[in-house]
Amino acid sequence: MIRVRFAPSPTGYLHIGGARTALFNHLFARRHQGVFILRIEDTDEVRSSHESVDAILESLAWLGLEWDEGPRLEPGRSGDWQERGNFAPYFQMRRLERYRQYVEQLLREGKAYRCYCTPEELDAMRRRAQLEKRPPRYEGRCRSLTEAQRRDHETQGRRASVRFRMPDEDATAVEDVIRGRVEFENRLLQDFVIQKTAGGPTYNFACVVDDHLMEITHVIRGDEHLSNTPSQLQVYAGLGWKPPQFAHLSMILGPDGAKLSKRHGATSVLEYKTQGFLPQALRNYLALLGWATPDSRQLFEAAELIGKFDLKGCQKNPATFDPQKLQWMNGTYIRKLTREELVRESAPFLESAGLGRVPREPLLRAVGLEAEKVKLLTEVPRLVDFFFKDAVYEQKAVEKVLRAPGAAKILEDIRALLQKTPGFLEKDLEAAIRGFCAGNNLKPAQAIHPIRVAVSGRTEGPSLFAMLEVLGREKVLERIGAAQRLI
RNA sequence: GGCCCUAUCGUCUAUCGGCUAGGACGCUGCCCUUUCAAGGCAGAAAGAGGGGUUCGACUCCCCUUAGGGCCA
Repeated sequence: MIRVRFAPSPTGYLHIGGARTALFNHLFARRHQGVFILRIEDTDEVRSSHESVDAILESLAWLGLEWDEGPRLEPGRSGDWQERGNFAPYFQMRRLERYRQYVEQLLREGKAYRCYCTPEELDAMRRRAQLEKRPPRYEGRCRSLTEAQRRDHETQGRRASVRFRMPDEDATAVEDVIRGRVEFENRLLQDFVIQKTAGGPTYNFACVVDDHLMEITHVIRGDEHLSNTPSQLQVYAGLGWKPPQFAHLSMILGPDGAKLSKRHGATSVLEYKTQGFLPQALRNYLALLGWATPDSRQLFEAAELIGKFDLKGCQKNPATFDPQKLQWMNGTYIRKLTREELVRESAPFLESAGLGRVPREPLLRAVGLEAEKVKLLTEVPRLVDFFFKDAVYEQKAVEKVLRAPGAAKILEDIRALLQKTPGFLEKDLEAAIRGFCAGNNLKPAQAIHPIRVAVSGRTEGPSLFAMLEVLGREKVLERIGAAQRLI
């Protein structure tokens, strides 16, 4: 049984890179009918926050990355996830006993030791090492303290951290599914802290304990953790545990080649939501950052993605995030929606644009007419607003189209014509207007352009005749009148 | 500074020693068309550099260069 986890630190929103890692884990689990676990690594009490936890959960929910397992909730402690019929995530801060237990084991077996060096002392050592051009690693001052020395430190009231005793010789090899075998010399690994003086575990330790206890089979995570892996492997060995398989995903970079960060624009998943992206589009795009099929296909339905996802298709080199391609992809997903779905997805944006209470049927039709143009849901209100609000006449449209020679006369005739057309359906209108043009020796465009500007205020828009039908006779006549007054 | 990773069009990528180097975004042109789109067709655009290995290297090895990561 395949078991994977996504293990974010709640020190900020869920960013694009984290979302991609979560997605790959989720896809891998679904592909192999495995289990996907969410583990919140909140042992850094200073930087962790509840707001971050909420943002991460909301982001995962939006992306449809639900997890399959979690701790039993204590009675009375209900979270949102419970109401959603989901599991709670695991929180490392609620598992401190377990880490302590294994620190004790390592201490007992002499595979770890207490270190009484103060931050100031460590700092001084580091500076000295740098001055002497030695690698700034822990020198092992407390590696072999005698019992007497220990007691001495204790009576002085010094608090100890616990360090893992690294072997000095040989090398540790990481067998990475994506990168192959990567070797690290043990003498360059340092005796890293596994338990802080305050008693909490460090990242590299808690991670190992949890991955083991949660029976994780594949650790799929960002490239930045590759260098931590040999230290973690030593902990597995020290505790007598079999390590999982590792797969390190390449990083996601900004357009300038540096690690993707805030200065490159939106990096928070939720920002993409508010910018009008569809979660399925973001998922599809993210899947293609660092992964591809042999035929380089671009668009995948959710189920297809699960069926095709494969760690072997993962890229070793970092990928640059391309907002333009994401937008294109969002457009293709928007065009796949029915107009009902598009209206539903755009509802929050329509609402904040003051179009929350317009009649449903005309809204559906207006949105349907504009759908092919939409790349972001945020554009929907702007594209349909003139159907429901008074037209705002663009200055250049007035000058170039309404005030064009002959336009005034055409509008006058058209207004008279539209007053008495028997029906006001697209096909009637098209027949009437084209007939008018033919009868007056006009090219259809000569009439169509001024009418478009007159009824919508702009030069761009959907098919004119469909647009007129949706607007209805009353509004059309009224607006042509308004436009005439501008000429 | 030490260690590690990476290197194909501007970007995402295909290629697992035979390549006229394929696809997608973006860009340009044409077609369709009442505008804007969408769609269709066409085009420009790539193997970082240097050594090897091989009948043959984008593909394998080494070095250099560049970018990135981790440790502080």
